Amino acid sequence: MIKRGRKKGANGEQSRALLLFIAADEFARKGYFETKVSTIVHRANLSQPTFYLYFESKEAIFKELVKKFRYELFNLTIQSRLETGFDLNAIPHKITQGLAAIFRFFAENQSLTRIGFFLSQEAEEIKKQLAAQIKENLIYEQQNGHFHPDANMLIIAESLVGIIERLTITQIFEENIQPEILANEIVHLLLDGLLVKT
Amino acid sequence: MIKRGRKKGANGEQSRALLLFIAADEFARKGYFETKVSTIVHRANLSQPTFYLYFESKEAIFKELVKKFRYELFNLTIQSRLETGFDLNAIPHKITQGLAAIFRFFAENQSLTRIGFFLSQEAEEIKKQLAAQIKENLIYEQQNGHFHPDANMLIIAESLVGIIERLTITQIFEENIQPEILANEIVHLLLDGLLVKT
Amino acid sequence: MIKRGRKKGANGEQSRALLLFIAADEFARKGYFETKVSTIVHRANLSQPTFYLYFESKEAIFKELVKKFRYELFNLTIQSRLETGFDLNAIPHKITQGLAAIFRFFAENQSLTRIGFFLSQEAEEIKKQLAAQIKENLIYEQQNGHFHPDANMLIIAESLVGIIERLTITQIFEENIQPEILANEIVHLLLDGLLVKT
Amino acid sequence: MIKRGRKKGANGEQSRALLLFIAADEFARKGYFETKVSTIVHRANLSQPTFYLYFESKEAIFKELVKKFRYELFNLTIQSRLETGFDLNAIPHKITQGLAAIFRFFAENQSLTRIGFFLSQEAEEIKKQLAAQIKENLIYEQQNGHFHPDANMLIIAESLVGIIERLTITQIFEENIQPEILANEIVHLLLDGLLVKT
DNA sequence: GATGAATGAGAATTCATTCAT
DNA sequence: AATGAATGAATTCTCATTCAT
Repeated sequence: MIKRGRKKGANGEQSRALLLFIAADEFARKGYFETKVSTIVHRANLSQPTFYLYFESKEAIFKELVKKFRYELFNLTIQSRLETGFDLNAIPHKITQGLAAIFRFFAENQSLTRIGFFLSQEAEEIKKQLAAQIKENLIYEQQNGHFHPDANMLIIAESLVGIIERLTITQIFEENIQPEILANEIVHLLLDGLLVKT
Repeated sequence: MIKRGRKKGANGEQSRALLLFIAADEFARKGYFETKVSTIVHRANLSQPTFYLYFESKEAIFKELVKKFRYELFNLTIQSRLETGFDLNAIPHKITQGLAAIFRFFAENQSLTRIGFFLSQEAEEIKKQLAAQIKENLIYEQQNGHFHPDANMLIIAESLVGIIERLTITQIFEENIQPEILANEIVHLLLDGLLVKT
Repeated sequence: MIKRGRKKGANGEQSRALLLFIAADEFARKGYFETKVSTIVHRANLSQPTFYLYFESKEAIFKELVKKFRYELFNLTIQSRLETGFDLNAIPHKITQGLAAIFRFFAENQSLTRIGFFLSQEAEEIKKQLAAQIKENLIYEQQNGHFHPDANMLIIAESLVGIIERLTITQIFEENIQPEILANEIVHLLLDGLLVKT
Repeated sequence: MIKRGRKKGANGEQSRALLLFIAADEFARKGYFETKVSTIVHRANLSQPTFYLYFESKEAIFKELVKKFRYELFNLTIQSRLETGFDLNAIPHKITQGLAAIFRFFAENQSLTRIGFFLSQEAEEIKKQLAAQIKENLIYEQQNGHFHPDANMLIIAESLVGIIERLTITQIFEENIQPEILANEIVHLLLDGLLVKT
């Protein structure tokens, strides 16, 4: 029988992680304001003070989740860059790979993605950063003569972010399609366009 | 002497419209939960009970704004369809016009757009509807042989919605670029793609 | 029968004053921390939100009371100064009057005095101010040759404040003795001393 | 390897004394309610349960400190009485010595004095006791014809306590003046008065 | 048409205190 | 002798909403 003051086998790190996990789920599902600390701790079978043992405040735990998302997304894109190959014909493939990686990451981290990429105030900033990075890459290829010289790369980069955003929600989260296939489709669209060439 | 209980020259419709206008601004700026009824009425120089004279609840006024957005957006797209010409060469132009119209509408109704297209719970549904409609149009053209026969029109329609979404925020709301030019850029990208054709 | 939303004959100023009055009583009796907003509103037959309708916070209402005390005490001492007569023989009498006025004020404003003069953080500052003022007066008389030239007026002024403080609690608040008589006794002691002159 | 559950070189009495010391400092500095058990143990590099190993509760440790103050102050005054000489001319000197002893004690035990003489609920009682004792002494001298026969010794005793109280805070704690000199000044004032004798 | 005055219901947060080890 | 982990019980404060006039 479990008595007060101590959960049998209780372990701090574990409780913290559990709270973090449940909080992510709650935030993702209901948004910041409709997520109640009371619900989180209830689901974790803990009491409210315990929550404050591990997190400064409701805002703090939310921010921690956003930070985590940012950090992991950042790692992902860094890594993507390092994998750069040298085969020029591989450009589309490379882009596809990068996109697919993002989709995979989003798919595997739905709650976190919802929080960091859609709910948080920093979402806008994060997207802006992502767009800036994509733009750099696009301009690089453009200067190498692979892309139309008069395409507005800012617009295109932002468009790609919009595409990612929307398809993440409608396809990835819904598991309607596999990340790689989706990435491929998009790259094809953006590179070749819709028109039938004559 | 001013009679109690009646603002000089006060007029019901006017008060209602004022509240609606301020509410739209507040919601757009701060989101649903951080918008306070007290702030709205304060800005309108009215009292809280007056608010409830015209609206059932905070949620009701929000929903009314969403509804308004939906209605006007619907009208716009209906009209867009009606303007359909028959000149086949005009397809790109027609699409551009439709897009530009949406951007113009969003630009002219920022608060409403933020509420209906980004903040509301129905936003998802609205976007889905928009995507569905776009998809119809695309498939029509595809069947007429103007677009690649194996392009996944669902994905492309959703992508276009994502593009609209993102560019509305980064370009239209910021007034960085004119609706028509932006629409043109996008259509060009989607139809022709990025690659330099040899 | 009284229903929700409106107290019969309710009047804002009245409610505010009532809360202020009860709060003063509670603070005086139990100190800042053991005074609960819930108790105050309960005694006032009002609800907690009503409290926040009139006061920013528990701290705010406390500060308001301290301010009130300070303000009224300040007025009192100002007035005391203006009543200065010119009859030199009247010095002891004048001092006695001033003291008596303070005692009377404290007697008539027990709660406020307890709050401002004893409980508040500003109490120390208020006493310091009072001492400084007394010191000025004493030095003036000293320079006119009425008091011992080598008496340390800072010490004496502080002593007088200490005397006031203590006798307020043990005599004035307990209503053991009349302000005027008490003042007289003190002045006599301080001017003539205890020793029997031979 | 350090055994769990035991600080190297830890010693019960030592930990207890440390907690007591830090608690005294905290209470003196911040008052009862703003002193947190968590802060005390943190400063002592101990855990909360350890606190409860040595003290029943927060209130208990506070009371213990008050008791300690009372006890030591009591010892002091007892001793003062025992040192009574027989030289009648020495009365002022004797009083001065007693006062100086109190001031010295307060100076050397600031935290304890703040707690017992100013913060605690018993402070009032302690002062009352001190006043009663002083009153006895004064009456004794009065009956021996050394003091004015119609001086109200209750008032004078309370006044002296007030003087002690105030000067302890403004002079002794601030180390503005030496206990002996301060005591001398006060005795001089009370015995001889301020007026220039003609 | 309008409001002064008021509140029910809840939310986050704090802190002294306690077990099991 | 000591503590990691946890909590009961408050407490302040907020906000949408409602009467009576």
